[in-house]
Amino acid sequence: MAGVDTTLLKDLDRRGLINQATGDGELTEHLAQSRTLYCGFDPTADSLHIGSLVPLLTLKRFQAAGHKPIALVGGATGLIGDPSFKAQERNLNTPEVVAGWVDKIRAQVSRFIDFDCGENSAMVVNNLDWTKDLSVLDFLRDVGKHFSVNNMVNKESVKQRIQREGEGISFTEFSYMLLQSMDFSELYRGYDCTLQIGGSDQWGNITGGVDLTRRQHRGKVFGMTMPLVTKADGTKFGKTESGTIWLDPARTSPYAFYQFWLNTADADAYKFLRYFTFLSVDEIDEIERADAERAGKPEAQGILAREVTREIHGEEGVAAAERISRALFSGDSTELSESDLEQLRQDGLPSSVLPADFGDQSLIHVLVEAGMAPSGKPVKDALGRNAVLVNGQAVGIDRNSDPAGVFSQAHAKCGRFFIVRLGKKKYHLFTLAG
RNA sequence: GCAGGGGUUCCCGAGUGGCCAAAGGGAUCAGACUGUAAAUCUGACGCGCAAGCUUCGGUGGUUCGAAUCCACCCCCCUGCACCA
Repeated sequence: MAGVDTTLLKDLDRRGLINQATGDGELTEHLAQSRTLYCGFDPTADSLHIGSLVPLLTLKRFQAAGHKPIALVGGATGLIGDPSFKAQERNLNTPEVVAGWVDKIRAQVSRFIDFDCGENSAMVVNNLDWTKDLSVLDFLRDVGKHFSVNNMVNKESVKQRIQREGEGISFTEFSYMLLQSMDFSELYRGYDCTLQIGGSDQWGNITGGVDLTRRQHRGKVFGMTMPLVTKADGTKFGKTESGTIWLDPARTSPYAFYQFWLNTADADAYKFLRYFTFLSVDEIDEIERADAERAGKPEAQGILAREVTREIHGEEGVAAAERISRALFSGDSTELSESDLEQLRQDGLPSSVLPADFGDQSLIHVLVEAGMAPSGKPVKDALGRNAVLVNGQAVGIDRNSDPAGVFSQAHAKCGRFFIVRLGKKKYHLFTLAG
């Protein structure tokens, strides 16, 4: 890796990825040579979700530009819980649980950055390593002494917890900032790490670390935040009716992941291309221009879905997702061959095996059991509106008490498959037992 | 500790004895329209195919009948006091 790409910050800026940075513009100069930077990821579940994608990809952008990235997994901070902009105190997870999550997150994070590229190879660290044996008294004397409570109370990130009615903040969560600040200081000391990046909600924690590093080591370090991802319609990014979009394929299949991005609103598509893909800003501008000229269905979402899915699930994931999408949405799902159907199942289309005997189960019950809806109400509504299709045939509410008839072998595709569509986009593949 | 204000269905927020499964808004789901968009319109939105069943911080009580009244308890907020 020869040299450093000095246009990095400019590119990040063009992508809209810079929210705030410390140092009055000195950061550009600082990054003129290869530096070490870090970003933290707290284990709050056994997988990251797409909320962590911007920081993760930004870390990767820095590495591509010649800097050395450290991914910090918060084995310690995950035990405490970050209060930043959280409306309420959270429950603590047990050390065993968090330790298990740390392993998962470490593996996940590791796939994004390159550990074998010479000088600027990546590293993964765990902040539990330098906190687990630290004594309370040492902590209070060496770290706590550098923080002003007056200052901390005024942080925007905890203000609502301190001022707002109905919710308070425990000392535990209030101390979170000290732990994270200590991370930065430690990484500066141990690895000459001079930049921390994170989401905009991390600004307070990051500046805390910048200050602590200066006070403990007289070190000059920098912080930079990326914007919170927002959607043009104001709803929360990263959620769908079926919940959070996870990076773990076991939680969110590549197909569902791909569909999530494909359903991006026009108003967000180009912004997301800049945030989440490695296409150059010029290329993205060109896509936007072409879409505007053409009128009709834009190409942006398709490109976005393909690029991001490839980033997370690889070429195979994209291929699987596109196979399913094509089969279900463009064309004739009635023409699928037996091996096509088998492929859909392997590609991750939600599927289940029908019971040999339905007993007195209703059709609604069967679909709910399969996870197509959280309760019977929406299914009933859909049945009443001809919005349930079994192998392309609309099924009405009158068939509700006759699942055996609906799913009879005579009507099955290739003798055993049923593609059930509920609404416009929810598909499920049923197979007959045996 | 004292005084005052609160805890309602995913969220916000009405509701102060029956007309309440509980207004309104948001989110969400389905239909029409479309581009597997957006906007708009329509319907649904505690659970149940249904009959019906279970809810309004908790527990008891008053009443033919309670989210609404009473008692006690739990939790949150505000002020004062105590402590310092």
